[in-house]
Amino acid sequence: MTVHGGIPRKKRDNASMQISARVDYALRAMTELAVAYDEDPTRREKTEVLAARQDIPPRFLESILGQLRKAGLILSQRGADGGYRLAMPPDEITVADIIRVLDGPLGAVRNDAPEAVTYTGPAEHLRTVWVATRAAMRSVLEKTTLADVVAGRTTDEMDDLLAVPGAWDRR
Amino acid sequence: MTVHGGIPRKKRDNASMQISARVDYALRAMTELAVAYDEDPTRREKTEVLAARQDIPPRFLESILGQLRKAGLILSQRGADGGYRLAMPPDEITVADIIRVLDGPLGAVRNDAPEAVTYTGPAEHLRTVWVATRAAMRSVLEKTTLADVVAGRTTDEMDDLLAVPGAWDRR
DNA sequence: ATATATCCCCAGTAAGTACATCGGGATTGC
DNA sequence: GCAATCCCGATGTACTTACTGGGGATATAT
Repeated sequence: MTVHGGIPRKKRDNASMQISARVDYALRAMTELAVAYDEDPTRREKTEVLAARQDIPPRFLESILGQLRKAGLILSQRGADGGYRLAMPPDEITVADIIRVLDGPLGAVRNDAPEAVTYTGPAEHLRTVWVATRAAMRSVLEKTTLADVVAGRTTDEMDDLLAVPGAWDRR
Repeated sequence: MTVHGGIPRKKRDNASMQISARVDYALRAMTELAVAYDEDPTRREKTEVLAARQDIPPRFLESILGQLRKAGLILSQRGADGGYRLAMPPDEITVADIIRVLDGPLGAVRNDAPEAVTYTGPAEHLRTVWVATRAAMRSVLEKTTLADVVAGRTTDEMDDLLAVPGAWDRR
């Protein structure tokens, strides 16, 4: 029997707005590429190096980088001294862009777009709630670029949200 | 061979902020109970009736209502002429309350609370992004009550979000 | 007391998803 | 040619989702 996983995976505690491992890994690798881009826009980083720096399973990261490349967010070079680099400056790539490449569109209700589901009777206005929730997420994720993340910059809107009492507490 | 599903389920198009069938069904049933409560706070509705009105698989709804009851959001009565009713007025139950009963806390990164994950190097500030995103969702879901949903009322904050160009478009 | 209606609990199941891993092929640089 | 690196599709395992099912507990009506 081949032992595949190694450490048994933690049991999932469901939640709406689930950030998957794929997205998390992608963002982390992209911040590394953003730093490299700032030093020299032509510099390339290898999968192996990115994986080591951010502690990501290398083969898994490889397939994630492939998706980002197909989506046009990064460029690749094969062969000795190959690697990846951003396809555009870090201030032109938003967190939402990256999420959408890996997990598809932000926000879904029973696997459909919120504005597409139809509700009947007193449930009718649920649709508005979902659309507003999606808009709220977008107001953060579409306004934050890779450049903002590496610099630790926040928008005024984010500052307001983070200043709400309990914003940093689990609930 | 027992045919279990009937209609084959649609293939999932991944997304962050996934509203599950459980949550969707729960909300729909709760809006029905909210209307009943407004007419007469002691009135009870049966699973079968709720299921029929909102087109929800009855046995599945039964287990959802069980969770809502254990969480204290609704009250039940067994026997002939039994059924469910809200445990409190509709303006004291928020959409977030209901989501949390069924899907756990809003927002998770790789199955952990956003504020709990630690990032290294240039990825450090990702945590702030996730916390702000969660706060943004809360600003809608914790402020919208069942009473608001059945009345079709929106907060000023929601109006602003919904007024953003493209808010109703898929992206 | 009995019949009937309803909730209650726990087990099971088919399909799909998440998170990887593997083997080998295609490019590039020396 | 040879080594390094990306590229691509297949495979694997554990887990989750969205249900279904059987039978027990409780309430009401007669």
